[in-house]
Amino acid sequence: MSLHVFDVLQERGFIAQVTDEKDVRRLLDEEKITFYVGFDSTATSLHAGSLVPIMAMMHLQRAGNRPIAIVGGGTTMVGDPSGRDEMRQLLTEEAIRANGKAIHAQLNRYLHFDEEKALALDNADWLLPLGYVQFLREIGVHFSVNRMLAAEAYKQRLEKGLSFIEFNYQLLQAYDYLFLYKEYGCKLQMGGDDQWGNILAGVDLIRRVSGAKVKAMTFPLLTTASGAKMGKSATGAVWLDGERLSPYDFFQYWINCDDRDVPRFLKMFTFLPKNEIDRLAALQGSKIREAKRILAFEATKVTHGESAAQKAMETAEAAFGDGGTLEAMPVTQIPAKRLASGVSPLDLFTEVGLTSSRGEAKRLVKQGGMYVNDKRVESIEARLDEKDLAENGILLRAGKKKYHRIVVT
RNA sequence: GGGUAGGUACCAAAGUGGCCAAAUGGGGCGGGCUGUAAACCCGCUGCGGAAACGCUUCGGAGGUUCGAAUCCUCCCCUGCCCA
Repeated sequence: MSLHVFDVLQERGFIAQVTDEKDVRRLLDEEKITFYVGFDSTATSLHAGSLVPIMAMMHLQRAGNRPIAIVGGGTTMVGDPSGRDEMRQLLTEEAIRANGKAIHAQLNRYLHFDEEKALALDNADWLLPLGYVQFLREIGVHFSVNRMLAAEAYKQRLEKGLSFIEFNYQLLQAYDYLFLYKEYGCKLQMGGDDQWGNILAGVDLIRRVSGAKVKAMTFPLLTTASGAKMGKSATGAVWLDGERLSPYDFFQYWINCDDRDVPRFLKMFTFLPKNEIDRLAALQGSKIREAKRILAFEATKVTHGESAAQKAMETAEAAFGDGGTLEAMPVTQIPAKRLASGVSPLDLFTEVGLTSSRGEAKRLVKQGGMYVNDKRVESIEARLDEKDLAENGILLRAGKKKYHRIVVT
């Protein structure tokens, strides 16, 4: 007898707010529902923060429900002011479309879209053709400006400025929900807790237009124990796209997380059973590394697949343990003749992305953080040549944790 | 449309003719300690250069000046008050 999905979500910390817990629970008991989550089309890849809704969607789909993954081709045109203290930069329509496509492709790794077990839609399809006046008459009438202004989401923006385009965002998102309710019988919308206001606007709209009582649920907005926004790392965003962030680096992100985040992350970003998580969460001191290794492996497995996760783990162990394979480490090839004439490590580190400029590379050397084949580079005038070519190529390291391998062709 | 306060580096925020590549804080990076953790300590943090030094940057475009983030003109953007 398996646990109720709702309990699973709750127990794993996915639920911040729900319209009515009993109600939602009952709905999930009575039928296999269609629910939706919207994703912004602001980049070509989602990042670790989006894993929260994704994992929740996976749990629900596994329980037989049908997810709709909306990509915000229409809403991104407008820009959501919620939780931002200034206006987003507006992207071009083509860029937004392309981002949406990339995101859908990415979601395909997590959700089963075959046989319409999940739907991938772009709200540009129904939002863009809307006629302004008609929209105002049909949808706009149902919105009270007074109420919108009173909403928490706008408070901050009311002080710093809010343009009309952004003020409309909520109407569009509400309309999405209405549209999906009518077209697909969608009865639950989920999203980050900062979306609560927008989501409820949809719930209200549907009630006013059709009398139906649909549901809403939000996920907590994760911040790491050190206060940073989830999904950011040293080198930037923790992309889910292996091209933008290698599985190895993705793995490292989890391994390097704060101790205090481990139990929470295990619950949300892995499918490990509760009792296993409890065991790992109980570990103390340096034993926590064990929990982190499992967290990193499982999380990487979900996003990049088991074999990539395995490789990432082996690479990590090789890099931080003693010797071994270095396969999954990022690799760059350089022609042999370049090496023959001598290469400055400054250039190499920068080309490979370990440092962002020669200046930064120099700084790294001066501060003793640049290593080639595990030997500290002492001088910014050092050159590399064939003699530095080891069995596995040339191993570059910046600081303690960032590696890159050079192979010669 | 009128009045007024502003737009400075990743963010916040000083600077109001040379000593400014630009204080300070946050963030980030490196080193130390450690457990690839936290906390803490030290250092670094525009680009090029071994260095000297050069180059690009303070909303945008012009101008004044030996010299401008700082002064002037025009423009763009934002807040607040009034309409």
